[in-house]
Amino acid sequence: MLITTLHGPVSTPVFMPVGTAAAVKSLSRQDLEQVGAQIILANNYHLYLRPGSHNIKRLGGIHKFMNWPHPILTDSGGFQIQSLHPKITNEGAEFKSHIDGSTHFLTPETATQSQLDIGSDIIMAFDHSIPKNASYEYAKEAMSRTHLWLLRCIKTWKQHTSTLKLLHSPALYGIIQGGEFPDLLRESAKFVVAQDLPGIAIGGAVIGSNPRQTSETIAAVRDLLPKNLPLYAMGVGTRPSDLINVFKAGANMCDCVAPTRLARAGLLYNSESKNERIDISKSQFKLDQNPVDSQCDCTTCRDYTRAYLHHLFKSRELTYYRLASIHNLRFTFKTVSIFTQTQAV
RNA sequence: GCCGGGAUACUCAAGUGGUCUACGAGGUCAGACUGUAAAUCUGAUGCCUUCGGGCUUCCCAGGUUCGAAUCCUGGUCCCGGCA
Repeated sequence: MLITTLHGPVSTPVFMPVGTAAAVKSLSRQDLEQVGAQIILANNYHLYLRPGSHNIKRLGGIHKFMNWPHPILTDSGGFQIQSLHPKITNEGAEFKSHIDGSTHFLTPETATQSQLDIGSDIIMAFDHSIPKNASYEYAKEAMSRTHLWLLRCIKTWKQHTSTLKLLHSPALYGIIQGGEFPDLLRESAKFVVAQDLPGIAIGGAVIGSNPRQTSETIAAVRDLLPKNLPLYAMGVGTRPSDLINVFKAGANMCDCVAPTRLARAGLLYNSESKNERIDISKSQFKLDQNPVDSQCDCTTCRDYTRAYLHHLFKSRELTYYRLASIHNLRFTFKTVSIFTQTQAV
């Protein structure tokens, strides 16, 4: 599948590196292009607080701001606000900034407008993400609220797009929320599909937590979703194999902080290890002259040894974070492309 | 040789009569990581344990005391100053 965006096409299945604050931590644009990133994710909540969506707009939009001329998807911030003990009503979510403690109120309208200001290619609906072990009642309420909010997101989005040519408008994706309950998931899927949006996402804690539950959740709704629309599984990809599973289950897009975050914590993807990774902090690598992964074609594996990366990690040298992130992302993209090739055959 | 200061766990270092297996930091080991409040966070770090607890530590040897890392005596080593 090819997804067209204002900043070029995205071929699926696609993994999107997370660049929350308009930066994929430690990596430059060139690094990202080299490892094979087509599209990156940025976060509305973080950018709304700092530097402020209106300021990004004034500076010419996020692509110009961060010098990334390729597609960008922004998350609405619904997921982030969940961790800030928000007061959620049907009107919106009140929460305190993690930066200065100031009180903010985000609504479907303002969250959508903020993403439009940022200049994202794909904007996500403002949703009420259902946490782990949520009761049926909680899940149902959050689902209904997510639906209500979706209609308001669409209204704001359409007001914006009507003033422009449709071709120059960002896409809006609706989000399915149903927790672990198949009937809610299906109800939510039907509702979101009925809105006739350019893309559909599935979110909540049931997605991404463990591969089996993720696959089962997607399987519960896949038959209801149009085959010609992208399905984005939010937050999937802790391990490279998770990507394969989620794509096999029928998703076309996913994102996860794991490749970059785990890299910074010392965990580097490796095709021959259990858990699909090695912990470079272990002293067993102190004198190991092998590359991180013998099959990997990334610049880190081509040019540096495990011993050196072990040393950099232990010394907290800034170079480590970049080299490690390059490896994990390249490994991730390589995993996706190998999967894509086997599917084509 | 004299005067003064010091010796605490893997390292640095706090503690100057009981609440001390001994603050804190680093190191080491283990664990966590989902639409990034994350170059972060958690736990362990004298020995043994039936997880109740038991035993042994603060340079060494004595001593005072109900009780000592802490006070006293002697010793060993290190640092500064003067010879």
